[in-house]
Amino acid sequence: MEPTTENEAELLAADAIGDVIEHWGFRKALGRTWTVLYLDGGALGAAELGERLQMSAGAMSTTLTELQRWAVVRKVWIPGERRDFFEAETDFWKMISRVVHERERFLAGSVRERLGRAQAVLRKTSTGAAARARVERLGRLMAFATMAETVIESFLASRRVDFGEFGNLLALGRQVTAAAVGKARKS
Amino acid sequence: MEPTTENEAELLAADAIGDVIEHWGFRKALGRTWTVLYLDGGALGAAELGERLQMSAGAMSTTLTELQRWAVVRKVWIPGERRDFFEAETDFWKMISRVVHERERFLAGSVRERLGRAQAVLRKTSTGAAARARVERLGRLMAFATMAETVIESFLASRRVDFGEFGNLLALGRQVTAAAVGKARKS
DNA sequence: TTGAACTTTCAGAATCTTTTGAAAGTTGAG
DNA sequence: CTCAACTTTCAAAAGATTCTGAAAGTTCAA
Repeated sequence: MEPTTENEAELLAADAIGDVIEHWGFRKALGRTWTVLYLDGGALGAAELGERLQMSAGAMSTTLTELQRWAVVRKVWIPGERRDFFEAETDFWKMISRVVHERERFLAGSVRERLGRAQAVLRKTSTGAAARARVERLGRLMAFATMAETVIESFLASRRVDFGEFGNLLALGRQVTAAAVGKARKS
Repeated sequence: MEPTTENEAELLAADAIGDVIEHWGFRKALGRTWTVLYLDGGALGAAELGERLQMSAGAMSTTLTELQRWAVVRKVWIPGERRDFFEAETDFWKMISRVVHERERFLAGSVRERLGRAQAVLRKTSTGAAARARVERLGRLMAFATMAETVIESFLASRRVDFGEFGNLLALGRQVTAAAVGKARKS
């Protein structure tokens, strides 16, 4: 069935983006809500969003809170209005870098520490060639994690990359390269 | 509580990688299983994996099937042995590119088509400045999707990038840039 | 301070995902 | 062919996650 009204078209787009967002590990509702706000261009209230997207007030509330935590939607003050209004962040780069940054923090923090702990134990308790090889493979895994972190870091550091301007990609390429080579020299 | 035995250390590492993998939208079991195989270095049978990871035979079977679908683990034939053995793919680049590729296919296929359909409807049914602005925002969203696809494609095209050799990152940077600029000229 | 308008919270319902355990299926040696 | 060894499949259980609807909380105008 083809969408025929303006609202159905909006939902079609919202659901498409919702699926992308879900594919990357978030709730579909986040993508749907952001899309409606983005396409509208202006600021909308929670009730109106809930009606357009067929979501309950409760779901709307948690969704909007989470979107704000990701700095992907912000609350705007409309003078004379009692209720809260929300509008979409339109800077794609800001949104992506926020998400990538969050995931990198996770990698950097907990994971490397745990791998390191595992390696330390293996080093102590193990004897023989097989055990040594195991320690060394774990080391390679950690080296890869470090490498990935470096790539992500430089990606984030190139904060001025604007996906709308192709020219700047050049800068990204250079920065990633420079950072990675620099780090390699140190170790 | 600190791990003290070799096996506890193995589980510590496996759980860490399991969490990373879960963070990127897969089942934890996939990451845990791959890690045990990777650290072991050799080929292991399903029963042994299940025992080390405390997983049932059924879970082991589906997990190994899925890991093979992602080409991240492969079955190996051991002459004289009745049961199947499995070993880990150790090429990180192969694994990552496979996953990125899969996600790109999703973006390229369904999503752009749906956004386009929504835009077509909006174009027809809408009149007035606000409606025109909405169509144009949807256009910007689609342009971004195309851009993202291009970046991912060039990333994938630079198949020789080896995360273990920093030097090759230079090639990645160049290729991404070249591909993006080329595509921009065409449109 | 009160009441209306709105938002947040949260227990329970609904839904989706993953695991288990056992039955059914497959394979190869003898 | 038959049995034993192994693997896959699948229904039901367990476990997570997300949503609803209503109660509680907040805020502001009067």
